[in-house]
Formats: sequence, structure tokens, C-alpha cells
Amino acid sequence: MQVDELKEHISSYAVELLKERGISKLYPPQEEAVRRGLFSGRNMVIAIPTASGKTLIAELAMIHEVIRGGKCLYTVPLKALASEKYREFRKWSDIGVEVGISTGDYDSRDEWLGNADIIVTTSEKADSLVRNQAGWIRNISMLVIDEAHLIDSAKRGAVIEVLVAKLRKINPSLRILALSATIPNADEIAEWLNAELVESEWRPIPLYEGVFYPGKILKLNEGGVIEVKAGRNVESVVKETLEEGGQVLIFESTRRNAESLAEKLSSVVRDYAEDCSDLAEEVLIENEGEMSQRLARCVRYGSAFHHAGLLNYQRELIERAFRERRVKVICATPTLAAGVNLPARRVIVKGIRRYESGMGSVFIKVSEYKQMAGRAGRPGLDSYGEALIVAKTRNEAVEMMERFVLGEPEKVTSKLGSENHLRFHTLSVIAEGIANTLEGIEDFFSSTFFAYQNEFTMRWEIQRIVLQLEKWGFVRSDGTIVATEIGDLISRLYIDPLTGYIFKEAARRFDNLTEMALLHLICRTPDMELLYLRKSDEWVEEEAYAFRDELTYFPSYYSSEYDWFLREFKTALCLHDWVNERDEDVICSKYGIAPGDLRRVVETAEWLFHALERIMEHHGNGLSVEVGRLGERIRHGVREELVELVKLKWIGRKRARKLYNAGIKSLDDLVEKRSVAERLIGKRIVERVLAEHRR
DNA sequence: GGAATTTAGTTGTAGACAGCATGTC
DNA sequence: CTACAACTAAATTCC
Repeated sequence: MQVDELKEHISSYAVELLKERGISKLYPPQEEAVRRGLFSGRNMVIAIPTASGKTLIAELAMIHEVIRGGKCLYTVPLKALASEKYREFRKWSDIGVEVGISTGDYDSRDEWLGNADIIVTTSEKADSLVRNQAGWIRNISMLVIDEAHLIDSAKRGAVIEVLVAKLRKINPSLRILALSATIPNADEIAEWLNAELVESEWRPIPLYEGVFYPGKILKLNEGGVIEVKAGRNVESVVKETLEEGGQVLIFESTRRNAESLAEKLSSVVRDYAEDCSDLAEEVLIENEGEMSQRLARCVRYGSAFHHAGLLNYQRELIERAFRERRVKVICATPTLAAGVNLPARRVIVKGIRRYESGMGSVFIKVSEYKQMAGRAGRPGLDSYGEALIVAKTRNEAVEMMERFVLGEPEKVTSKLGSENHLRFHTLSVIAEGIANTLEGIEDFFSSTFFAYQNEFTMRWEIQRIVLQLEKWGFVRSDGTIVATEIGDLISRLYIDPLTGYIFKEAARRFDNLTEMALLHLICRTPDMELLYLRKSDEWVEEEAYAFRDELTYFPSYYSSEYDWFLREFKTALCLHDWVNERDEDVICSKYGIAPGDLRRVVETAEWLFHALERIMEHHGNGLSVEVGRLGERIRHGVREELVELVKLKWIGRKRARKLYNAGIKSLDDLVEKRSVAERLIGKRIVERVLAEHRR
């Protein structure tokens, strides 16, 4: 099907724009979507492989919708994906389609979101916007759910189905387009959504899957399994691909493995890559810690590792360099499998097992493997893609072949049933006024995927949860169930009700808490990510006893919660070092974390401090002032005395400390002692600061 | 005697959304 | 119920 045939649906302007992008013909699955009613107004589930043109299907549907005066919400699982899609969709502004973005990090201006025709968000942000009654939400006429198979995710899948249920309730004629990887029960999702199902295994670039073991590769080609000769180790397989001018993506199961393999391969890669010293330098701009040095060493020779311990700009840098074909090999943890689109000629899945607590090491899911394998083959560059699992012996290789290559991905099952998710969403359903009786709440949940998949009634579970919320003072029920003021606040802050309760109790019980006590308080919360305790972390225990009298909670040594407490306390100590201006690299090595981890912990703490401040305020507790100040310090990683300086643009924790030590404590001082400041942080920076703040 | 190598024992394990108001080294 | 790679310390061999 030629795109010209789409004129009547998406206008000739849109068709022209597609042609400018080099799209003149639809891929078979795209054609099928059109044939099956993409422009007819019905709901659709599109379950096709990665890179087979899902996004374009959504774009066509959205343009069609916008032309008819509709407004589209496009939800994705990651902030990085949100900005990727935003950049992509913004091209439509040439024909007058306004595109906006809203994530925790980055918002288009509010009034703009009201005008936008297409809004890209993460599913959590979308839910939060609904909770905060963003005016434009009720104008949404079409919802696109990208990566809809993530409904299966235990941590974050529930949000997706609840969001669908809420938006459908707000606008019963809402059109839904769900984009999913190929899964065996896509029909269930389609039936739940009352949608037309388009399924296909078609790929623009053929994918060959196989298993490597020393000396040979078992390959699955059209028809059957064949055995071909190969090198004796992974290095030689990598080398072979490089020789043919291809790039390699290797998936490992741990950061450590990814890093050491990238380092090992850098000596092989250097013969095939141009000099990347400039990139290596760029890696070190914001951080010169151990991990960054290691990454820089690899990148210099065109090899790299990629995991959540990297700083975001480092990740983007590596991704960009790989796309530009400067970096030839990336050894990644599963971050990259679910993240932004980064295809390679050859994908090697080395970490086929993963450690799970209580389970020892277990095989990863077939669907996870398929996700990784699907990254093989670059459209326009490779004529085929190849995915290889690494096995040790022939027997193992055959086993891997059967389990993964020939295996079927797991069914997607709803994870909404777990108590914490139900509690979280029940409060929001009450606070938003979607339901105010037990029956109403039950009725609401009966429209979720969870209810579709499970026959049994949720009545008792819901009743228990409402009772719990009532006990915590978040809802009142006398005939009808309504949210209290604080319940409504907690729903809007998007925190776990249990976090809200912990904060509320603190506001009730204490009027004076030390820095350490406040830091530990947020670490006691289920919303906080905790650091791990290593064997060599006995010092944490000693520190804990030093702070014993300050803390709001300190279990007995014999308590079952003692180890968990130490993790909370270790995390709090880390934040304590951060707000006391301990150097980032020193913190990282002391706590055994990477720079990206520190940033994440800090970011989460910042968010929770905001919530704590609001709850303290609501209680009329004077501590809210302290909390606000500490929150400010966490944001910038400084002691109290630097807060004023650090509010200035271009002045961070390091420059502020230099200035302060020289007696420059405010903008006025900076103006007065300009020459001193210039000597300390450079003339250009001072100029910038002053330019920014001259009023 | 001291370095080099083998062996036994120990350690540690993926990822990332949310508020609010604007920006580092 | 499960692993395993990487590191460290101890034991053994080699020069």
C-alpha cells in the first residue's frame, strides 16, 4: 500500500511530510492495521515485533484523530522514551499539529499542554495529571499505550491498566490504541479493550537466532537448525562481526560483568574503531570517579558498557556514539533491552541467567530474551540481524535453543492484585471522586485487565483496604466514602499511602527532628530505594549506634527488621554525606555505588522531601520549614550556608563552596568582590551568573 | 627464599516512575 | 530446591 492512498484519512499535507521522511510505502503490518480499521474509530491492539513500524501506525492514527478535532495522549514507560517520541512527533508541527510533553523531569508549559494535539507522557505522569485534575485531560479523545505488554511488570504495570480504566470512565467514547511486543495472549488484551487485534511476526530486516558454544554455532534458519563453525570464544565472535563492518550489542546480567567484558573487548575493538579520545574526555566531564574512568578507558578504543550506574548524559553519549558507529561494541545490562531503540548487526545474549533473591540464579524470561534478540538488525544498514545466546557446551546449547530460540514468550498477566497497588489506586479512585461506595470502587476495578483475567470478586480485598485507609485517616466513610483533605493530598503527591501514613504520624508525633532523623524518616518509606548492605559494611552499624538517640525508630539487634533497618540507615547516611558536601566520588566508593545510583537516590529523596514538607505544612507542624530547607540542600548537595549561593544559575555545590570560603556568601557579595570570584571560578562563569541575575 | 601458579573460599548480584520549579563541571 | 564469575587468601610448585 502506497502512502498516497492515505490522503483521504490523514490529508495530503501529512502524506507529503511522510514522503519527505522517505516513507512512500507501508510495511505489511501497517497495511493490515489500516485495512482492519485504523481510521474507523475502533480500538486496536497492535502486537508486532520491535522495529516493524509500530510508531508509524500510532502516528497515522493520531494525525487522523487530530484532523477530526481530537486530542491524543501517548504514554510510554520511560522518560527517555518520552523525549525520543516527543522529538519524533514534533515533526508534525510542520502541518500544524501541536505536540507537547509532560514527564517528571520536563513539562511543556501548562497552557501549551491544553492546546497540544498530541501529548507524550510516562504512564505515571498521565495518572498523576488525572489525579491533579488537569483541565485538558477530559478532552483526550485517543489514548495510545506504547509497550502495552508492560502491564505484566510487577512494579509498574498496574498503573497502565488503572490509567486506561480512569480515562475510559472520564470519556466513555475514548479510543484506545495499544502497541505491544508479540505476546501469546494479545487476544486477551484486545478483548479487554474491546479492540481489533493485529498480530504479525513480520520484520523489515530478517532476524536469525542461534546459540554459540565454543567452536560452533547452532543456527535456526528458515526451516531447520544447522550447525556452523565458529571461534572458540565470545571475543572471536565479536571480532568476526567487526571484520564484516558490523556492530555488536552484548547483554550481560550484572553490571560487573558488563564492565569487565567491555574492558576485555576494548583491546579487540581498537583495531576496528577510529580514535575516540574526544568521547573518552566527554565521559569524564561531570564525573571522574572509578566507574567513569573505566568507561573512558573503554570508550577511547570504541568499546563501552551501559547500565543504570552511568550518569544520564554518559548513557546518551554512548548511545549516540553507537548510532554514529563510532563505538562498535556495547556491553549492557537489561537497561538497553527495554530502553531507547539502539539496534546492532549482532546481539549476543551472554547473561541468560539472573540472580533472584530466594531463588538463586534463574533463567531470564523468554520474553526478555526476545526483547534483547529483537535489537539485532539495523534498518537501512544491515541486510540481516543475528542474535546469539552464549552456552558452554553443546548440550547446553541445545537446551538454550529449545528454551529460548524456539520458546514462546510468557503470557502477560496483571499485577494489580497485590495489596500495595490496590491501596495506591483505591485511594486515588476515592480522592478523584470516581467512586464513593464499595460497590462503586469494585465496579471501577472490574473494568481493569486484572478483573478481566481473574474471575473472583475483589470485594473483600477492597473492603479491607478502605478500612485501612480509614484507619489511617485518609478516607471517611459514613454512607459514602470520601477522601479527607490529607488523603486527597497524598493521592495528588503520588506517594504510596503507607508513605503518607509514616509522614503523617511523624507530623503528629514530633515537633523537633534532627537532620539525620529526617533523612532516616524518608528512608523508612516504601517509596525510597534502599542501598544494599555489603559484607564489609559493619561501619554502618557503628554509625547507627552513634545516632541512636536521634532516630525515630531503632529496632532491637535481635529483631527481624534489623538488617532492613541497617539498609535504611545506610541510605540515610549516604544522603547525610551528600548534604554535607562530601565529594561525589568519595560517596560512591564509600557506599559501593555508581554516580548514576547516587543521583537517583538523591532525586528520590528530593521528591519525598517535597511530599513530607507538604504533609508537615498540612498538619501545621513548624518542622515543615526545616524539611523545606533540607529538601533544598538535598537538591543541591550543600550545607545550609550555601543554599543562597546555589540558587544562582551556573553555581553548583563546588563553585558555591569555593566562593563561600572566600567570603562571598550572596549575589551582592559576588558583585562586590567580582575579581575574587573571577579568580576562583573563572571570568566567563561570573559573567554568565551576573548576566542571568542582573535585574 | 621468594616468585609464580594453582586451589579453596568468599562475595555479591537489573532497572527506574512520581512533585515542583528551573538549570552543572 | 537451585548459580557463578570475580576476587582474595592460602597452599603448592617452580626457579
